[in-house]
Amino acid sequence: MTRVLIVEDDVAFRDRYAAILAKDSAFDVVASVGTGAEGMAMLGLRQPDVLLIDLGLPDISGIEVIRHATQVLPVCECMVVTVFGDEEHVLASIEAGASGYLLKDASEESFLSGIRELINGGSPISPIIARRLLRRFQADAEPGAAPPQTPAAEESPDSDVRLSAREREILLLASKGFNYPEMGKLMGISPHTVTSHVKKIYRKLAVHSRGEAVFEANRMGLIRTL
Amino acid sequence: MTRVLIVEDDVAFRDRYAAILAKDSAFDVVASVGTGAEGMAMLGLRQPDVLLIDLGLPDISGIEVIRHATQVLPVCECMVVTVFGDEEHVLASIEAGASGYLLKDASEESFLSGIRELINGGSPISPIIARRLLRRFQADAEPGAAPPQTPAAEESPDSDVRLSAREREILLLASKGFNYPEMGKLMGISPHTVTSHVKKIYRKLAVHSRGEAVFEANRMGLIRTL
DNA sequence: CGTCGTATCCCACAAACGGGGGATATCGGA
DNA sequence: TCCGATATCCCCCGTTTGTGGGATACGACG
Repeated sequence: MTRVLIVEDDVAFRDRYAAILAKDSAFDVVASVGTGAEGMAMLGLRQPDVLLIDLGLPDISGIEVIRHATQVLPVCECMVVTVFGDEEHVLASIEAGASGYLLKDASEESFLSGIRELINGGSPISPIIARRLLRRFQADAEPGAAPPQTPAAEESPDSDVRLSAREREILLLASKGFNYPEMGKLMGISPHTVTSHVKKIYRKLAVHSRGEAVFEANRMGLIRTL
Repeated sequence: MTRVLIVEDDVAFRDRYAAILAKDSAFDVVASVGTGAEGMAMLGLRQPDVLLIDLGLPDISGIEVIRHATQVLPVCECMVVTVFGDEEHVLASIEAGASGYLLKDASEESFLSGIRELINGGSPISPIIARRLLRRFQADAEPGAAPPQTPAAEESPDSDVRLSAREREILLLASKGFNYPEMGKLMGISPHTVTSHVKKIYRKLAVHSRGEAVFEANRMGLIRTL
């Protein structure tokens, strides 16, 4: 019987996890709490085999809980279940000792199979998360000349994403709320052409919507906020 | 139509992959060869979107093929399908440019869904492989202290626009490309409620689309780029 | 006590978007 | 000179968005 501790501030999600786990008699939810402090207390008291941890807790970061767990209860496997898919959160969690990283929109099946993988020594990770990890890994390994820990901070378009002038132009217009016909008129081209450019932009940025495109472009420094 | 190149010396496996892919009309196996040399030749000739590559080839290592592929055909996603799950092979493959890494005992479904994930920008990785990667990450991260945490730069929204916590939350999800149903699920509320919030956000920011909203929110410092 | 702001839920529908094809033309570098 | 990248144009189709309504509940604040 695998003992599971749930640390998640959203009661609905907490209950959902518990309900899913209840369907499998192999799991036993030994505690289900909503704060990091309670979670750390339960780690010692209930000694779970698996820790389901949300990152956005009200009191302290889930990262801290993970770090604490790996120290006081090394046998416990930490599975992050969160809405944050960005590199920062992923890396911080893993460095803190997390062994699994699922997004909250995971299906019930992938959720259960994920936990089973975890206790079997695997690391279930959403493919989109995995891609970010791999990129980071490649970035660390590739540049032989690059120092291992350059705190150069900004100015690094994390990948070699290069947009053409036309593409940047369209991205900027999109960020200002223009639709296809409007952009076409402004640029003197067909709206169809605009869609073509947008499609290519999406592929280059690996996104699937305007909001995401603008966000990523901003993050990568491809467009200026002016 | 996704063009797939198979490089695998075992004829049985080669045929199995081809058979599986044939079941989905979205895939087109443009070539299926048994040596690294042939594989590299086919990369240029057939220009596949996906490279299914075995590591244990008779002539050269699959690693070399991957390295070659990422250089001469960067748009091609490399998926390693092998029996080798050890750290050395995994790391070498990823550093060479692989984006996916499945073990040969993967089921037909996970095989297909893996390739789909791959072309959609994800990185399907067997959980057991992922675990090895994570361990490596943790090993790399341990030596240094814990630098990357809480930048804690407090910005003031230059204008008087104030969003509620709920609204910021939604804006952040929108900036990551989630749609209404997804956001609703993640937040445990109805998609209708999400649209209500979005409408108010738009009014507050005086915008009329996601791209514009993300752009403005970014400019105003309402959401962090992380 | 009333009212405002926030959060929640629901309906309906035109417009826009996202993604899948495919086609032609130009231009610069290999 | 041929090929790749860019830019241009077009079609189709299902999904999503944006926006107009309207409704309930609850805490805050004057």
